Amino acid sequence: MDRMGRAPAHPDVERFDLQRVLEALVDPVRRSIITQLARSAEDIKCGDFDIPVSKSTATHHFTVLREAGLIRQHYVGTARLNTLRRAEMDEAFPGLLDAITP
Amino acid sequence: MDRMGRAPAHPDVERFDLQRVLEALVDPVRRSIITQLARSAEDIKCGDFDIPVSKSTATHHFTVLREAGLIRQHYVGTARLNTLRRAEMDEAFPGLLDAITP
DNA sequence: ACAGAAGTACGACGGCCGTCAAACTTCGAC
DNA sequence: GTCGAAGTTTGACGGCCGTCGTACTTCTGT
Repeated sequence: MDRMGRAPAHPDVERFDLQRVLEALVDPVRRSIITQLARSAEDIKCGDFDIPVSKSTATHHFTVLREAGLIRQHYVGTARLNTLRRAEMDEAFPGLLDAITP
Repeated sequence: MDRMGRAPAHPDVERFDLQRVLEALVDPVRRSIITQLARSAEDIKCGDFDIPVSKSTATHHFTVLREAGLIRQHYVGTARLNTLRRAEMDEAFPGLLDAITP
């Protein structure tokens, strides 16, 4: 019955919080996810990222990134696709993504 | 004899490390220190910052900021003056300081 | 020389966060 | 409708980090 779990909440741009964003970006695994998204033209499935952690830990990292507003997630079948919210991040914190993306 | 404690090591620009810088900037107290420095035209004494922590904790925060390369410290009498290393930070990570300074 | 101001050093403590394994859910394919 | 693939949830564990008080050092002023 609880189908909400499949369409998780994404914060609105006006509610982006610098503290939350930095807490998300300070973790190397999460920053690696952001970098891989920034380099890619298309969305990336959770399982297709190159990160050295277990599935459950990966889920945790995606949750942190989503709740900070850095990524958008939507389901396609059983796969969860991830998109970088670049435009909105650039609007909220201009220059930040560029500064931390190698 | 050990006078080195009074002229602590500052990292060179080429050795700035993004991970270290973000770990320094993620703490609200440290970011507040950076903001106060960014707003001020002159250097600021350790004891003159408006931060809600004890002296020993403050020392810890200044150490973290200095070792990340964000500030430069030098003694004048018993006071320790702090300078924002803005130019060098801008060179190493363009846009970062502006993005996190409200 | 002494007192006090300005920081530092050193433990100690508490909480948070990244990590994992195991059990579970949801969807697609056959 | 069963099975496997893809993620999620939950609980537990370990380590790190921010915090503080206390004791110490260094310099200034008197």
